[in-house]
Amino acid sequence: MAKELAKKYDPKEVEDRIYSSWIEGGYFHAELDQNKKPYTIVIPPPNITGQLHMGHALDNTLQDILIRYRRMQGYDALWIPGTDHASIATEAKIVEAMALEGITKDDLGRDKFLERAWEWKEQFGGRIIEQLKKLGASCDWERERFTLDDGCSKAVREVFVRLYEKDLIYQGERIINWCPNCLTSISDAEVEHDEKDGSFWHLRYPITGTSDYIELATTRPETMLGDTAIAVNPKDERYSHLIGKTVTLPLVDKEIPIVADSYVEMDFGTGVVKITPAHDPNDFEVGARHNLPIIDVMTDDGKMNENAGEKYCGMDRYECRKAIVKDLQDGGFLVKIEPMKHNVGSCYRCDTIVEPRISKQWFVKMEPLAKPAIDIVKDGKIKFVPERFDKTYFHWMENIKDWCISRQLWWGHRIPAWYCTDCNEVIVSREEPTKCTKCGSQNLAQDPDTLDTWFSSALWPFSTLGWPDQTPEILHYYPTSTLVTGYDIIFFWVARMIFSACEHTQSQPFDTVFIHGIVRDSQGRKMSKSLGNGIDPLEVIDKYGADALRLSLATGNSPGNDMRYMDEKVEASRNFANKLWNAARFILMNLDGTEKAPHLPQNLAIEDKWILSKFNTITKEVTDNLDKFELGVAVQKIYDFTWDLFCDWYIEIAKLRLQAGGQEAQTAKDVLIYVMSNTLKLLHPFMPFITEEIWQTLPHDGKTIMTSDFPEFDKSLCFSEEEAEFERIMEAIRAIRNRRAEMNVPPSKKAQVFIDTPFKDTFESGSVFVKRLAYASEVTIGGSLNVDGAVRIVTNDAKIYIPMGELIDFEAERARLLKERESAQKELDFINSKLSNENFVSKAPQKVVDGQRAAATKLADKIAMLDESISAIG
RNA sequence: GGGAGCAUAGCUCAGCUGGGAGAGCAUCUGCCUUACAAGCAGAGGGUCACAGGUUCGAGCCCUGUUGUUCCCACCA
Repeated sequence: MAKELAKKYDPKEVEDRIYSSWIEGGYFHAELDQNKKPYTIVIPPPNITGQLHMGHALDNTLQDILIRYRRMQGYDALWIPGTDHASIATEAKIVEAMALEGITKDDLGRDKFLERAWEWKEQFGGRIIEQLKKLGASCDWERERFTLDDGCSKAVREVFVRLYEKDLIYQGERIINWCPNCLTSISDAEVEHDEKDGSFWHLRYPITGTSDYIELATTRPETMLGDTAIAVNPKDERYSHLIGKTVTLPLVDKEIPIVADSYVEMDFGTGVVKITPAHDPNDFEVGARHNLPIIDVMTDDGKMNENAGEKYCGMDRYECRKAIVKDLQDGGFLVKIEPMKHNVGSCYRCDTIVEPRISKQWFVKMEPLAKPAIDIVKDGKIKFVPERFDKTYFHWMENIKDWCISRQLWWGHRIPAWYCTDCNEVIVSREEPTKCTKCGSQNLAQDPDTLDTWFSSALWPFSTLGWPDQTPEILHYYPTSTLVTGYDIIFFWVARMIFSACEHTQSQPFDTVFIHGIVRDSQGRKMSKSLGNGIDPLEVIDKYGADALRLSLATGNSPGNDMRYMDEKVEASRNFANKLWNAARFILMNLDGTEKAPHLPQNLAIEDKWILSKFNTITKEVTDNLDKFELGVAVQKIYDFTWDLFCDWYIEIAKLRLQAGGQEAQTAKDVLIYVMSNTLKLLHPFMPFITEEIWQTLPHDGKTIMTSDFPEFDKSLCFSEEEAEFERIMEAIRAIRNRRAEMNVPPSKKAQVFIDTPFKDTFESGSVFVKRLAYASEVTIGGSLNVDGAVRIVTNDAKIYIPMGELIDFEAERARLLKERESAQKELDFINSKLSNENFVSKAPQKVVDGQRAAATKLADKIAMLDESISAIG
């Protein structure tokens, strides 16, 4: 006996053991090989604060499928793993932990804080990596990177300095998005806009020196404390007489001018806008045009500051809003409150409403960088899959604004800029300067800020390969091949990698961006912490196995589209794994342990040729699908082949020869082993664990399925004749089963079967199959049989008689045959109408026309046979 | 205000460059046929959102409509 397998597949028993064996074998490691074509993927680095969620599971399953596929195809396949330092998220986590101990960042100081952060990273930062391993990810762990490691930090400094030297990085006072909870600036991309119910407060400001008022409306009354003007449209005749006059700012009791600016829309609101240059990007610009003072009325944590006046100073911004509204009302300045929906921006990390705020920050000048990044996609050097996402990309790139990159955080890449405290010179340098380049002073202070996390992620495809050094890795593996990510981070990451690569490596960072959607819950809702509807992939793996989860994530969805997670789907995948397992058990049961590695025997029977030919066809199709990133379609084909063709037909039929023994059994075993192990190979990228486990127990060459050759289309395995012949038999079997099922005849009740057919040879050789699979006690083949008093079945190629004695209701039989005849006739008429259409015959492809002609002939034959049967039945 | 996706069986979704609709689950019927009941053999169920158009031929291409989801955008 050969090795035995347990009756049910138990992933828990298998997965960790297999994964360890892969690690021990070093199979994930890419040994740079100049003779092989490289295929490279860089992982979207998960945050060190992260826990594996379904999004990761999907993203990494797809990457693992691609990398395993290419590895088996003989590419020098490298999948670089790593993690992201996630400045805001990590810092928040540390601060939170410190708060429990009653200490703040400032208590600790920068160095001590960073020490603590690194400790945290060492302790917990690797957690998600371990979770990826549970999924089966075949990353080259020897090359694991971290966005804050020495190499990546070097790349970051290099890029910063280069951009600064090219004037593409500058420092400036601008309105930025400020998160009062994270206590840092964030970029435009990090602000999420939501339409919320708000109010439109109509206020009236007294016109100085008169008893008149001017009415305006605002959604944020508390900012009035920082108003330094009101503006009207220069063409607005209602107000033209007021331009140049002043109003008295209520509550503050300060005179501010009425200015004219075309930014103001005449038909919106009252056509009058209060101008708060410190708290609104538009107002800031209006302020700049009119030389208005800028008064920031808030603190870092979203409270009112001393500029807001004694009464409001220290109040939370929303508390202040209420107070202001009340005070305005009391003072007679509130005209009305109108309900209004408007867009509110909130921090994508903590959901706090961001405060637009004037601040001195570092920016990347985007326009010059965007141009080449647009061209490289337009030129087709980078392709989005699916293609439509290039529109998203172009739209963003073409309307891009400068990127605020400085963050008021400590955990991250510190900005390599130093200020001379004597002469205020700014020194940007790769190395820490010892003295001022202008005045020679040694009193230098480094900029306290760090860089946006995405600044380092933007360099990931090349910083992980050793850039800026010209390492062998970067020469061989770069540009990388496929980038796999969700559409939700095209702006954050993909776009920035593209322009960074164009600028710094004069190349695209990757050839293809393979975009997937979001995994939603079973009701189609986004999985989120607040809803508590998240599904933990590790729990799913624990219950159903990693292969089942992977198969579920890869099946039945198409690139770029969202999908729903459903237990039922994973169950179906688990069932498939079990099916595979049992097919293997069956084969092993029939082996004695002396069998050689998979090979094709000499005397192939018709059923062998049929299954080999089918296998060959799907090999080609699957390869094509994978090359086009149609992973779901590919795996569906393997699934169908395995279950429907191999298990339900071929194995059943192979039993005949296996039971007969001798040379025939040997041939059957050889083909079983051959098809099974090659099917496992096709399936391996999708279901790595079970395929490895089974492959190892079957006769095999080599140490692991992981590095075996991916099956290739083989012309010598096209047996179209045999395929067609075998399908005639299958049709007959199906027809008989069908009839029996309709008559509720149990399989145990065997019946004699007579087959009347012009394809005598085929059916003679196939009669054993009919006997076994169609529950026949005996099968008689003839060229012109006529059996009275039998159930009559007509296929395209045969008339079949089954004497069923008293079970037969001849009236019903007749009715059924007539019905069949009618539908066949209808079908034939339809085909004939096409064939008699001059345009169809002349314009449709020959192949299609021929196909229709063949179908017509078959139908005509079938109708003739039906007619005979009907008249015979009386 | 722009842009995109989706609308196919009761449910969840496939359907590649146009050649007469598929899967899983669910439902119904019959089977413990010694690999597998997480299984086997069958069955039912769809005007492919609607209206036009292109074509010999449209679920697929074009136009419009409706519903729905999402992204982008500084109308206070």
